[in-house]
Amino acid sequence: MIDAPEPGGLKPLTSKDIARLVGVSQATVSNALNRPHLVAAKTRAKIERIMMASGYSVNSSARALKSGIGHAIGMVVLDVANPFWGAVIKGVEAVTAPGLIPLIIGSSNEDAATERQILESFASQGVRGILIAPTHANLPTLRRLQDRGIKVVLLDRDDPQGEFPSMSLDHAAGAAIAARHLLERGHRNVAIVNGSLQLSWCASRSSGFRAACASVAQTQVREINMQSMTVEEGLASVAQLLVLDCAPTAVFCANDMLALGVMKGLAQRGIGVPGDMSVVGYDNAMFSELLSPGLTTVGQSAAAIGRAAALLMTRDEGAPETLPQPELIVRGSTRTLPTTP
Amino acid sequence: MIDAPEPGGLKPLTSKDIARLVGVSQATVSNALNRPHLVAAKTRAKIERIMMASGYSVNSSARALKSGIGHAIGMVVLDVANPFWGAVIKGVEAVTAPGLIPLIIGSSNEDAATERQILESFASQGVRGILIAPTHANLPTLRRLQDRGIKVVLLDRDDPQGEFPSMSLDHAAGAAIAARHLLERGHRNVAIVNGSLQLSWCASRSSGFRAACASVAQTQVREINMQSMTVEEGLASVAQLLVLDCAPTAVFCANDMLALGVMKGLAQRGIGVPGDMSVVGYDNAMFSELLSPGLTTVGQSAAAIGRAAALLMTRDEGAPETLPQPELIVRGSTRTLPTTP
DNA sequence: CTGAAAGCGCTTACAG
DNA sequence: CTGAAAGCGCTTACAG
Repeated sequence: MIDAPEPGGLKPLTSKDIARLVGVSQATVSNALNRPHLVAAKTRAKIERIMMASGYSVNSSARALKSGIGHAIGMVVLDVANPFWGAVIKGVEAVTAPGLIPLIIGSSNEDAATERQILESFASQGVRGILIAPTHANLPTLRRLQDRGIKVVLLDRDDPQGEFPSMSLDHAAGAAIAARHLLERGHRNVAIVNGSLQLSWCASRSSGFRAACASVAQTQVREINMQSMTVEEGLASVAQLLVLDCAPTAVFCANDMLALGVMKGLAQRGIGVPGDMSVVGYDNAMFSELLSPGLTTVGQSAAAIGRAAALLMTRDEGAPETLPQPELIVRGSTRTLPTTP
Repeated sequence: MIDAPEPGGLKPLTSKDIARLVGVSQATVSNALNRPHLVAAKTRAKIERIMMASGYSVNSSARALKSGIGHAIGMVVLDVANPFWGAVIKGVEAVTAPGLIPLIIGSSNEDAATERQILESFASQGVRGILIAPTHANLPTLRRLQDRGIKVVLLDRDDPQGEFPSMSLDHAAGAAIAARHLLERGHRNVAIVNGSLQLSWCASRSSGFRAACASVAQTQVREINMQSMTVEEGLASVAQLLVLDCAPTAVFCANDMLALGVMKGLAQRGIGVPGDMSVVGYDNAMFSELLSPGLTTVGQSAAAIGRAAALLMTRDEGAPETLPQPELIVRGSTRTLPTTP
């Protein structure tokens, strides 16, 4: 016997060990794993049995090194604590079959530098593809990774030159619906609570909202940009909201997490929703229906976004997926302003 | 020249290329990266400059293969769409510094077979460690991986023989507090809506709740076990809840997602909370405060759990972390039953 | 259908 | 402080 047991941990079995155990060559073991049709059924059965019994698992570092490319895909989400992103991940997993194609998740917390670190880490781990909701700042990095043969798919159509496979998420249209809803209800002084305009999602939601407001005379829009789109930041934004020179009667939050934070902050100060302030969110997160009051929000299907992205990743040629359009879900958090004579 | 540019993608630079560009050996490049004190400052500076300029990134497959072990850690969560788990992940990231130690997330959806697939995938990717809230079914698999030198830390103390580093999460105590709250308010017929008892978290919450109820005469407890602890399953559980022979006046849900689903289901049927049914959750998720009515729930700090787990993973010798005890947060979803004469 | 051999990119003693 | 050489575990032509 050659192998003596290591102190504090057996050395994992290699394909060489399996080969020796079965009495075939290492190449045959590898073939049984990767091109089973090349191996006699009987030999294959024997190899599989021994593999099972010994608990062998292929060393995918070696596999990736040899074959040039790993099989994992990396996904950068803006915020793991936001259930919207959780639902997007589930949509991706629905097509990648969990455990078959490993999905590596990185949470950027909407920070461009963190995002870049995650991308570099993905690259050095040899991922086959990257799924990302892009920050403008890292487009060059993504270009470089794509040149290296990593498939990059954008969870948005924010790609001026059409360099990347991407999908149209019509944030501008969604935000415009929200704006029109508020305008119809008589609001003329409105605020936007948003994340960073570096993010394509935030920028589109802002511009869509503003464009819709611009068509109605006498409408004032102010925007507050927070570092990230979390409940905490939403809560913190209320202090700024209340000292805005336009004295807003309504606030459009770029996602439901911000909206939740805003509602908490308003409640803490005894400001009634929708009596004193109307609130609109975006995403239709799973909790929005049961908030008090129910949150009026723009719904888009997170799972559909995830599925579409995974499909773009998996399929070689893919027409951009058609996704359900965002739609307004009216609940109790918005009210019609009494007309002042 | 040996290298011709590949069709459709430059070949990534290797440390050999960097060495040639700088005019040193490959070993020196490697040393500059991994043991910089061994390299002259001037040489190192030159190497670093060229690396930057050329966008080199180390091939971590090769690194992992050579050095025997990867540096990523894998984490299995029960449900990515549950913001509680998102918060746990954030707690882990707070100590692993995102991008430095890659964190691979797998979502088991509380299915033991999926969990095993994820674990195998982690193993073959050569993770250095695994963070997991254990299913009884996969304890043997975890044992095998630990024998292979992978550090396994359990997000619970469900480890009869103390084989794994773990942390005490006192689910039984938390559930008992919820039970006592209900008992004090006069409830004697109560239901538990839970996940699978294969999960240590669910099993402890069930037994803690039952034990507390057992101390009060005439108390009937019924339990409904759903496939997973999601809003959808909570919603679905209501049908079963309403035909229970004990006609419960209160329901304890093993997490806030289930509770949210139960509240949705009750609302759909016009059953008032807490008028017709009291509801208690577990986790104090970020949305629970603003539900209508506010959800009475057992709070535990997700971020603290994540941090403690990451610390156990990172530190060589680690006494089990002391975590904040779960505590009851009373809100509007529970009421005192009028005493029937 | 099976095996011997080369090589993926890196790190690590070891010699200088 | 620097370099030549071996080898991690795997896959892949190629020969038989």
